[in-house]
Amino acid sequence: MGSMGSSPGHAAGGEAETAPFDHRKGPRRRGDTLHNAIFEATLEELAEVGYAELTMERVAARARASKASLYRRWSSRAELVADAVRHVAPSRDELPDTGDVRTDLLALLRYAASWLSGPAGEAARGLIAEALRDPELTKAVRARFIESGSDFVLDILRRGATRGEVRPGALTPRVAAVGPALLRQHFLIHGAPVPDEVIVEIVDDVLMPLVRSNP
Amino acid sequence: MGSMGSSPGHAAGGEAETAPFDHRKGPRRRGDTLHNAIFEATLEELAEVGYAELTMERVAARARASKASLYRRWSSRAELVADAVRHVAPSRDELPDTGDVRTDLLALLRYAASWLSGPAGEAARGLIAEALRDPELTKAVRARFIESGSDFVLDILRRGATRGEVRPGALTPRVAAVGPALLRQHFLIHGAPVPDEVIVEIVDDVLMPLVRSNP
DNA sequence: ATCTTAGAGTACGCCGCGTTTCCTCGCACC
DNA sequence: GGTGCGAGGAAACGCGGCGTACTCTAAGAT
Repeated sequence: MGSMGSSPGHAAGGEAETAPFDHRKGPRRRGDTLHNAIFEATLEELAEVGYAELTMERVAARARASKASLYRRWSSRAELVADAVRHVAPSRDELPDTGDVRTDLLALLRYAASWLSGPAGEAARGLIAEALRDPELTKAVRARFIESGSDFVLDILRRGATRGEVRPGALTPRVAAVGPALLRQHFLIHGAPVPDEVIVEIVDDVLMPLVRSNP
Repeated sequence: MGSMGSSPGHAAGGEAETAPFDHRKGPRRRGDTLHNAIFEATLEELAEVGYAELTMERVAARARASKASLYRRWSSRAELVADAVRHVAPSRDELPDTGDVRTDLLALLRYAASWLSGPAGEAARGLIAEALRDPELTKAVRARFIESGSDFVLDILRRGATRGEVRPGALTPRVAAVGPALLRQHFLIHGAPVPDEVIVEIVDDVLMPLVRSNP
């Protein structure tokens, strides 16, 4: 089977002091274990050097995996990052229903802002620039970064409408998208963290006047 | 002095169909002429292959300039693009004062949308991802892509306020930024062109309810 | 125990980067 | 009208990341 090739000189006996640990000999990870290790490395790279400097080589090296293992799972940097970010996706369970639209909106936007301040934010900035070239990636980015936000706003507004706080005409996807869009816009242009005053302004100067039912 | 090197074969008499034309011998452009030729090539590349695929090598080749000439003027792709886009900056003179806030807003957003559909839009998508790494670039991007829009909205709102159409509380930079932000957001996520229904929705479902004085 | 799969490590060719070298043109100055 | 010099054009360089291929081997399945 195949030519023997030159033997790679299996490091006879010598201790590999600089060698970062050879997983050919050591415990070799597979399946989900490896998957998660790569995700972790990806998120660390995102946080440390940002999306622009993140390379497949760096991620592979940090995860002590081979590039081939990465390409077996993801065909591009963008897909890897989009997938890795799912692991830090915000869970909507953490957001309470306080019975007050303004309080709910503030809590939601503050939560989203803190999420953007992590690796997910770095990912978002880079992915937005690349997503439109690939329909699959477009879908993934929209689902992970865009839609969840306005869905949740719509829930808040609906609850507010049943209490009479919110005018019925404001229960549209377009209106629900305003808050998250303004927050994202600020993050994209000014970076993280988003100052709390900005969030309060978005809620008090834009969202509340927009959705409040007339006195 | 120096080795003669192999003569590049100065295409004796024959037409240089594939030969890119040797500007060492031909008319050699300088200063502004060359500057503009590079800008033109940059904008064409933006329109054809987009920001992600735009490389210094491609621009240099298309402009029939040397990479050295490019790097003598701009230290990075981002700076070149940001500078080139200034040449297609929208002029606010084209926007009339119709005496009606809704009409003015529609005209402004439609104009901005058409601008985003050109090379400037491609540039915006890429630059936003890179701008924050460089303070100079950040300033340039904000000035060229962000601030001009809301400045103009504020003018429209001010005129509307003097007519009583617009409630005074809406005359804030934050409110003025909403329209352009929503438009940009849609463009970044869904690409060009922005359907006219989206613009109408932004104006009728968000901006007008937000700024209209109470009846 | 054997077979199969999947991962680690390495090397390869390609391309864009950003720089440098060498030559040549165009311009200003005399 | 010659001449010097600064700017431009082409080409080559080393570097690094890409994406792939190949070898060897550990881990799991049968």
